[in-house]
Amino acid sequence: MTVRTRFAPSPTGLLHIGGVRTALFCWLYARRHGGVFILRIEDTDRERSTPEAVQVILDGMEWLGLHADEGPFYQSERYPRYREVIRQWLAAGKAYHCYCSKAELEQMRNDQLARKEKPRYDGRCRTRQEPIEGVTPVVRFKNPTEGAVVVADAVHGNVVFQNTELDDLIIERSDGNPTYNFCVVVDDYDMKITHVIRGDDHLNNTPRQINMLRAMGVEPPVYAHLPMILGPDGTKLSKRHGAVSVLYYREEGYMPEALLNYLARLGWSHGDQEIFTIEEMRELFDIGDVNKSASAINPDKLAWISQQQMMRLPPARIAVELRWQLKRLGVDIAQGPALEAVVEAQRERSKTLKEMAQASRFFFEAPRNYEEKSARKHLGAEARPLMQQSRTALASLTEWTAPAIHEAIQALAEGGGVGLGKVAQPLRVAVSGGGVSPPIDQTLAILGREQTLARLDRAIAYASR
RNA sequence: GCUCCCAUCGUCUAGAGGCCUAGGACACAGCCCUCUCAAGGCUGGUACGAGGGUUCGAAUCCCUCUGGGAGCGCCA
Repeated sequence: MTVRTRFAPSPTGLLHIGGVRTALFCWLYARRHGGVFILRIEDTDRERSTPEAVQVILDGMEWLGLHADEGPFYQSERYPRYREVIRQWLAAGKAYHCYCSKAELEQMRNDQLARKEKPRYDGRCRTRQEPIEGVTPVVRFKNPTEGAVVVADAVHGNVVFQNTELDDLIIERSDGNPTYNFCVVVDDYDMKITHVIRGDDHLNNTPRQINMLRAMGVEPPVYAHLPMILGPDGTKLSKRHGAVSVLYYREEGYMPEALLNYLARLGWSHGDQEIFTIEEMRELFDIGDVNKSASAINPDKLAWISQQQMMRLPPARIAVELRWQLKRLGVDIAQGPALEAVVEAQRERSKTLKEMAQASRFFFEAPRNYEEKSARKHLGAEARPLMQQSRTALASLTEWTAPAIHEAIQALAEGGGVGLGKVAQPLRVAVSGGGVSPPIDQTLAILGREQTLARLDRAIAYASR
């Protein structure tokens, strides 16, 4: 049987980290088993669902590379199908009209709470024969009143719920719209979902869904309820933490590969391995290796994984995102060096692409001014002679390559009886404006002779003030 | 309140009765390497929530407690 998983976000908020992790596991599981990954937009809440939120989901999934094999399907387009099922259930006595008023329901609830009971509908309309004049009823599902439902969960094992704990849930509102739990059941049934992988906040909904699935005449799929993801402080994810759009992570300079790698390691592990390529995850992921407890996001570790990923990914791949970042900074890269070369030079000293872009500006535009501390330390009058020697040596190099540049600088240092730093640091400040850059030979090689000499001249002038 | 879930370093985790005086990773500290910043290498500290069982033996199995979380909507 072909594995079929689905990611079913509701477009009422942002697609955040938690949603992405769920999507990732669904996608990974389908990929691992040669199955089908389906995207379904759960937009039955017409008040709160927005086209913008749908777009954020679509854009986010696209950026992450989590492509759906089927869909996106929209629940809002499936209303005729939901009505059909409700008609059938009504006719078959599996569902019934309920005429209870909100006040009546409220009263029932308060009474139960007062008796320290779990609030639930008592099924009083189950036996009603006549409609009530002037009241538009809702439709409720007739949940079994005895026995137990066993959720066979791939991460939690068997979880047992007594039917007496459940009640007859509303499946069609008085305005005629179907409700969430019901739509999920019809969709999972119609879409032949074999594995429902979702957050464990849905574990409590599962027995009702199983009961409805059985009313449709099928046995439930395999469930896998994933542990929650918490904020860095261990509390529920909120806007304060990472409950922002995934695209925020793009802005912050993370590669999709890094974010996915980090998220995969939240609740899942494969021995001691920390760094995974997408391909490795696809080969190694298994739902049985997912753990049960919630985990807190750790920004430091995300940053570390980001750097590790950048050190391994093909430069051309990284260049795509670096280009995007530089553009955001307003840097014109038309005249500068190849981005791949910049990536190779910067990758191991950047945690994010945002940092890399900042640190790489000087490759494309000459520094407007020198960082004060560095200038004071390395561009003083005493540095002038060596800078001038450097200029002469560099100008006369026959070939402009990192090894040749290195050799020239080394010779200068030895000739002057000083350390390499005495030669390199003034050069670094001259070309980059600050005291930090990739190795000086590599930096100058990438920058090119013309730019190097021009910037060096300016620095010599500065040191001569 | 009721039902359900969860519980190993600060954090992410390994661990499916003896291999555990509990391993790895992030972060932190020190050292090495070194033209800066990094990367890399080495070293160090810190954890099985508590109490009862079961067993020759428990981080691992059972029970209770404690702590955290979720659900209980004409929200999803």
